[in-house]
Amino acid sequence: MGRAPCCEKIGLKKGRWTAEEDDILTKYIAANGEGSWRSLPKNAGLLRCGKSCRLRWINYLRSDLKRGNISPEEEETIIKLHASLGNRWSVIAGHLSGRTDNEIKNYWNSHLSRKLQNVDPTDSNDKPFDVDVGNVSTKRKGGRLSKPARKKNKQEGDATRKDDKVHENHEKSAQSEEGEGIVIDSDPQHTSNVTFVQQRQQNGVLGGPNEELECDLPCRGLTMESELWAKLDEVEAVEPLSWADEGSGSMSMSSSEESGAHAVKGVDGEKVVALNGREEEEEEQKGRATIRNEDVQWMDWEMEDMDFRLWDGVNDMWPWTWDNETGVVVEDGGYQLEGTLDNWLSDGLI
DNA sequence: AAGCTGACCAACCGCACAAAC
DNA sequence: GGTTTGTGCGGTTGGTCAGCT
Repeated sequence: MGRAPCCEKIGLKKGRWTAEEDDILTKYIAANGEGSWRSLPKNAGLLRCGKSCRLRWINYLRSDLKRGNISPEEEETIIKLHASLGNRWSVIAGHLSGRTDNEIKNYWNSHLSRKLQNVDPTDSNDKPFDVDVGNVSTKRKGGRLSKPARKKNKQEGDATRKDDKVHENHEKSAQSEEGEGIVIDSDPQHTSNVTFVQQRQQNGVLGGPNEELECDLPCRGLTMESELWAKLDEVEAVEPLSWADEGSGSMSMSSSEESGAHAVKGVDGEKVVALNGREEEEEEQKGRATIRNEDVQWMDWEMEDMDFRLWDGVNDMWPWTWDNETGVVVEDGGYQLEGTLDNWLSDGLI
């Protein structure tokens, strides 16, 4: 059975909201509160769909919204959260005060995804944020450059620019948007996850929901998840794997209880690797990585569990910081733990 | 100056899910 | 248990703006 339309669409207005409509909606909600979106347009006297009213209120009219450019700090947070959570914009927005999912989604699609795409991790000479990398054969015919590209043009000295006022405004705009908060690190030693993703793509095994890890480009501070992916990669080197259910796009992993084996499973239950305790010890003696149960348990592709573990009880927006030398530094209220991911997991603090 | 083009972003659309009936 | 309703989410669209030729 199909869902009924959210409202009777005939005769309803679409497109941009006028100031008058905004005023009506704002006053109505101030008097009657949020909710009952389906009946709201009729009661308020708006020729709009209820969903449209809800969207307008949530994204633009709420008093607690923060307008203006995304700060460098916010941008860095978005990148980190997206690396862990994927396109779960509402969850990401929940950790950015005053920002909406729509705003973050738009910002990601128009700014960040392109920025990250244009960083070639294998080329340390590549300039981050350089637009049109890889399109050298296609001569640009027109159109507005992205803000980073305009900044770059400015830095290279555009003697032909005629309008100094516009030029100055663009410089200000670019500076305010980019600031110094986000550091794109072109150092190859910090690009293991990128390499890993590329390898997985080449091997045709990128089928899990963390294809979004592609965006986990060499920003300083790899996520825990990418670290775990790297561990998986090492295990694959020990025993080549193929994910159990590539086609579904919903491959998951779980630990096996049988015989104390440590296993990775696909959604259809097919075991793709299993190491019992002895094998694990042997592999570790050979200096090879293995996956332990606690590691596997922690890998929750649905991310719900991860959300709780990361955020529950932690008021700070991002509960840890990374140190490239020592590993992860965790700060969570009463304790501080320094050490590697292994320490963190085995100490059971997550 | 005009047309073309890409960037940006507000808004729409369809789907999923939970609650109510 | 099946259906309806309300709400939220993420993907996509299309209008507007501004730089380029």
